[in-house]
Amino acid sequence: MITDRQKEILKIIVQEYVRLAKPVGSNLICDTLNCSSATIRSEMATLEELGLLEKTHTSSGRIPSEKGYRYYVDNLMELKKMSAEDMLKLQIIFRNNQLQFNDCLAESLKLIAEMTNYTSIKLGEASHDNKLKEISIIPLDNDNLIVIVVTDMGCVEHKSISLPNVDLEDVKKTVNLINNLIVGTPIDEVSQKLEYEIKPIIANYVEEHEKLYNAFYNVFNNFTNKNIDIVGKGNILKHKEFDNVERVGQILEKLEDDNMVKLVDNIKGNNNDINIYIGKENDLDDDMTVIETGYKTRQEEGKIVVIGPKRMEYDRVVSLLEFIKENIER
Amino acid sequence: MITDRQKEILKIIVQEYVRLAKPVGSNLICDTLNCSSATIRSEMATLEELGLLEKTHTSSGRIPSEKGYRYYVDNLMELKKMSAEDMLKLQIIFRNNQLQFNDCLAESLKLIAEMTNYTSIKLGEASHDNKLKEISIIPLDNDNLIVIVVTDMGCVEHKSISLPNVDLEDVKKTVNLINNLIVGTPIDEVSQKLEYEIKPIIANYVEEHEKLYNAFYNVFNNFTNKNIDIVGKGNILKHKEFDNVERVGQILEKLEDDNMVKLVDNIKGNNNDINIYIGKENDLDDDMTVIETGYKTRQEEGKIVVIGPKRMEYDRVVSLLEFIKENIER
DNA sequence: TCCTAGCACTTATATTACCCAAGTGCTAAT
DNA sequence: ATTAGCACTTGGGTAATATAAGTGCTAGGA
Repeated sequence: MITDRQKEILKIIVQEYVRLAKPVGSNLICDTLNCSSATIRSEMATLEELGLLEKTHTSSGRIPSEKGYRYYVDNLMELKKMSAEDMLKLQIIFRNNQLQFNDCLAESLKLIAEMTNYTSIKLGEASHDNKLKEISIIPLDNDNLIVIVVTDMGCVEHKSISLPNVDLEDVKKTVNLINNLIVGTPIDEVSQKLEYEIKPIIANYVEEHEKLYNAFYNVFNNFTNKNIDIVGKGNILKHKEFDNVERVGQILEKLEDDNMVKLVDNIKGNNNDINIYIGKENDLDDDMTVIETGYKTRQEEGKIVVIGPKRMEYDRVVSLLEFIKENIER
Repeated sequence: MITDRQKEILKIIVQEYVRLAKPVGSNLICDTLNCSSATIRSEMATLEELGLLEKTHTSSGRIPSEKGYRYYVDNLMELKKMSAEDMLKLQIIFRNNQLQFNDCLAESLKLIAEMTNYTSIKLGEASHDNKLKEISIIPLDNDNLIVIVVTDMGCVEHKSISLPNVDLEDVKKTVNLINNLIVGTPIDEVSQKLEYEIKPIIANYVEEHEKLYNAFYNVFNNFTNKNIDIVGKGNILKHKEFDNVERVGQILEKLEDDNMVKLVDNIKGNNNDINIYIGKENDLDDDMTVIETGYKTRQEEGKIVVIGPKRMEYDRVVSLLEFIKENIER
């Protein structure tokens, strides 16, 4: 269907267009392929008929179509190993034993954004493996106290709550109850147990048990909250295709936290793979590409995402993500 | 030196320029002031000589100079009360008792950014009034444990630390030591006490006391860390003066977290006032204005900042900040 | 049948000339 | 002191033109 030479041409066009952001003309290619520009032109015409290439105007060079990028990513892209520079910088992060897992990830994101001029994102939540380890309270004064909840994987949440007219002894009893009855419960089942096992008991002897229950409920609930971290939003400005302020504004708005939580959450790829969504394939923007992969550690699980223009260094980003994913999961 | 009519003219020019972002011509003013455009023109010429007005080109209308804005802010601006809409939205936040102080502030920042299309920033740290209330540990497994530190004002910090080859009993002893000896110490003096009162003692009986000491030191240190929250970075794009992508990129870069921490930290205004830094008066950018005020609550203290183009709704921003400052400090 | 040289053709981009609207400064008269 | 009148300046828009880049197509050669 598509000849080897055509593949070669498509590959060159993608690579050159990614590099220079200008439509690629036949002249540029014929040098590399040892044939005349006319030959290339007729091949390009065929590739255009196949829907793999596009023109920006009748007499312009070619740029890859969405389908063209897709074909490139699926069939032509070679995952060259990372450049020594990329590798080195990342290794510095992961070999720094001072850093906790979470900081490693945050630093990696920053680095990706900085090195590639794309936007990198992490959407994470406490891993479902987390089980309730211990709950403790620290009274501040008569009315206020701090509730601290810890899971066996070391996730911590705390909340300051105000319980006027509640006897501290009652609170302590409740805490003991929780520590006796539901420690060891997977963190996402705690809310239920709290309602069906704890609430009925405290309702008997605590005056303001509703308040107390709610306070605890909220703290536990925090564990299931997703937290998002977006780095390098402003990087879109650095790409030639986004040369007008209005367009940049549109995209920047789409990159707002709330919107991205939904969007990233909705990506249904294979968590073990690196998934690529080019242009219309993603729900972000037709001119952008979203590259995503899942990660899972003992503490936390979630997704790492890199967002850039369709004209993206696909191979480089995939290598980077692979490296990070591997290193995080250890 | 400057006549009442000139003041009036300057005022109108600032207001109209803020509103429409176009140089203000004499015609627009003579209606309001009941005199001919020629009169206004000669007055404008005088104001220009005084350095309060500028032209964008020989035959353009006038725009305020930096000095002009300064004069306006110092002498002409009237603090009209907030619009009903602004007021209402803010009150909803502050009357929501569900929200902790910190969330209130965060929500207010969002609201300011959204309502004004400027960028709002909070730089905060635990208030110096915080005193160490309690430290506790929760062992996860043989080598790992969580350290939790709480202050009397309810600030909490925690850290997961890894202490292989350290006897849990030794850790507990150290914790008791801290709870006995330095509870009640202002949080920014804890590090010292830890070094001079605790370290020498544990050095005697804990094998790996260096590791242990460092772990605790780090947790305490977190309290003095400044945390920054920047909302609405992308809002600069919405102002007509920033119509080219490169310029926007420059400013966006200056608004990066690290840079802003330094910049905001360096502002030396009167914390009880609202301080305005126009153009060259600030270290951010000659085309921008920085409006800042301090806040202090029991838990936390810091600065709130609004950043926008020099052509800014000064009166509105000042009213907003005043309102927020007042409401936060209760 | 595939390849290529040659050429007419298309489009984007840059340059120039030109006009108009907005607004100024200056002068002379009130 | 104020104002009407007018010449003058500038930016922005539009049309005309030239240039560069690159295409598609045709016809001839391997």
